[in-house]
Amino acid sequence: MTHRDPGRARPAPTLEMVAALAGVSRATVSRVVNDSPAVDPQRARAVRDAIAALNYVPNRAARSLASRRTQAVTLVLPESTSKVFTDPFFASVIEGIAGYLAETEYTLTMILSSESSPEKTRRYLLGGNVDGALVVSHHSGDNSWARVSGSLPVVFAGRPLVGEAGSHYVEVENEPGAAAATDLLLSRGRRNIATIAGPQDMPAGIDRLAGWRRALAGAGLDSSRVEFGDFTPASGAAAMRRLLARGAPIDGLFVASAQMAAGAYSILASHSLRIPGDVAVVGFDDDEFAAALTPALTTVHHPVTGLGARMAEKLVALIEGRPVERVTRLGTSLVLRGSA
Amino acid sequence: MTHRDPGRARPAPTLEMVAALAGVSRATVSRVVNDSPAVDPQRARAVRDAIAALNYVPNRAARSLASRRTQAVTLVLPESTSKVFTDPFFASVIEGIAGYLAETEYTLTMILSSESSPEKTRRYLLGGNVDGALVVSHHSGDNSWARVSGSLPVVFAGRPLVGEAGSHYVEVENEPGAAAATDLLLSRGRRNIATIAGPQDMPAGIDRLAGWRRALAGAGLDSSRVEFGDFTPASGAAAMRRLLARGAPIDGLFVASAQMAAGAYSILASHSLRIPGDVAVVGFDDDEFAAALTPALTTVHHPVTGLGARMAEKLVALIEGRPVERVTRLGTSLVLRGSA
DNA sequence: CCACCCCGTGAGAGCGCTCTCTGCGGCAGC
DNA sequence: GCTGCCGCAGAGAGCGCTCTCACGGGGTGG
Repeated sequence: MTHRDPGRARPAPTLEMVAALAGVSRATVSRVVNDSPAVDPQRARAVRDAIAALNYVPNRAARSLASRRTQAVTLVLPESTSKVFTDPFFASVIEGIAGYLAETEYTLTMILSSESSPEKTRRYLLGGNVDGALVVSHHSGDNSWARVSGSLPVVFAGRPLVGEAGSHYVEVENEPGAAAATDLLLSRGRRNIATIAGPQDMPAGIDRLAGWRRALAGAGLDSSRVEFGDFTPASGAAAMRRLLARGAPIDGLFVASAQMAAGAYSILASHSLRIPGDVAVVGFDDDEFAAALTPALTTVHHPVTGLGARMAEKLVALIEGRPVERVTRLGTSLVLRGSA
Repeated sequence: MTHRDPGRARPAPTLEMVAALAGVSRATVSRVVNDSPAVDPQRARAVRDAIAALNYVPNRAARSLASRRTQAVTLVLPESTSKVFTDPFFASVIEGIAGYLAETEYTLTMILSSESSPEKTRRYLLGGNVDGALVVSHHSGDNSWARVSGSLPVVFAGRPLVGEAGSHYVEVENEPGAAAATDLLLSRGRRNIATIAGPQDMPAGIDRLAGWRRALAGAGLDSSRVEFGDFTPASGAAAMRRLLARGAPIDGLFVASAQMAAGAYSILASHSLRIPGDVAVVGFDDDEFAAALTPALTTVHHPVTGLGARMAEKLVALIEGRPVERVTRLGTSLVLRGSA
């Protein structure tokens, strides 16, 4: 505001300056700022006035240095970056996380465990940069987490498949959701029900397939019509193609993701199969893809944003030493639209 | 590793400890860590060995406190959170940013300017929490940036519409891209070319419409077939419906986003109009939507991830006082697929 | 052969905050 | 009336790092 690089931030007011203005000691101002134990109400007011007058904002670095806490949590995103980001699922989870944290004093940082080597990620996490981590790494495989989660609060999105016994996580009830979807198909009178399942190295893939199987078993029906995809539209199309190539009749289809359903749609269309007339389709994920399809996809809705929010909530509780349930499960619901 | 909360990070090694082990002073270790001015090579080696032996990682907070820099930049995301996240555009931009920053010493934090009040955002930015900000706020309207960008390096995604004279930004060449798309339609012999344009309060909406207009004007054709959407599939469908309701013939269509094209597709289908037979369609954005449509969308590809990366690059340069061009423009290319 | 540099190094003063510990009143208890 | 507390405030010691400054020693020039 005066000298300094023109336009560069003026020297920020410090605790010291607030203390001087309010006529108290630094310690007292600190107490007020952290609204800790009783401070004389009158002095507290004076301090608050001074803070307002100076437009004081505590310096995060100094606070963190002194308190040995960072007030920051990080979101660790998986190896396969590009896929991650274009998946609406991740986007919504992030939204939920950011939304929850915005209400707290915590700051959200993001790291991609791909770009940085695994080791770099580990160093970042253990290097005192953050108070906790949120992991949205879908795939199992990497067990680098075992070493980290012992030393730092970590919350996973989805049930971790490997090791990680005792780890905290939030998951969607994939299996019941998939079963409900399949039951819907059954209630529509479909009996030749196929599924396009997700990758079998992640819970969402495994559990949704299991739900489909259970529903079919319950009805005493054949559950051999399975093809797998990786949740992308292209893989959904390929799986659909394989399903049709089998030659067995199909009048109902449960697809483990809306994106794969989009792929399946185009193949069904090219085979002149009508939805839902010839094949009734139910998907999973209630995202843009689901709504944009024609006919709009009847699908299993799950609270993705909520998942992110609950993860963040759990992590903060963990960091602050509050009691937390180790596992949180989020229910699903069926959204009826045109495809089944 | 010893006492302390079981499993909690052992007391991290400090500069001091490294110095002791290497038999040099703190200052020297600091020099090595920051690979600054000549340090005796032999000592440097000793220091590096000590660092490795102790698995030392500099404490970010302490460094930031002492150097008055935070080594962190923040990504400010717009008000309308949910829309932001499900838009593949944002996802890719973020990916680009995170990818670039992963190669640097900078950390990425995210704040949602919605959840937090504008004032809270401002305080965060000016409160010495970050060295710079990246703004991906699409819409114009909010001029809160004028106050911030004077005091903190800020880089915008896309040309800011309001005030902000002299602000730094990275943008895609929307206008030429749109013109090229329209030219393609012309080269296919189409003459009754309509467009579904984006919101006219953001550059992407404005410029893409302008490009379409210019191409049509160049060919001496009518450019009255315009309807607007907000880049979402639903709005694309609505716009398409309005376009058809006009009754004027349409044999070519330029859609300002792939998502809107998805919406338009479904309406064209329900009117039994074939793509590209009856109506040739060219979109903008080469995302999942574009590829998943049937027929796959011929579209204008633009380097979205690159946009993010360049923004981050520019911001870091700005922060470090290196010379930067104020504006970076990224070219587009046409991706020929089935729809035109 | 001496003055002068310059390079590499260490000492030490902070950066802004937290937190323990001490101190000082005033009130209850004996 | 004296001791013992308790409640609230201030002093002061760091947290781990950066950075300025001064210093020592070897090389160069006069």
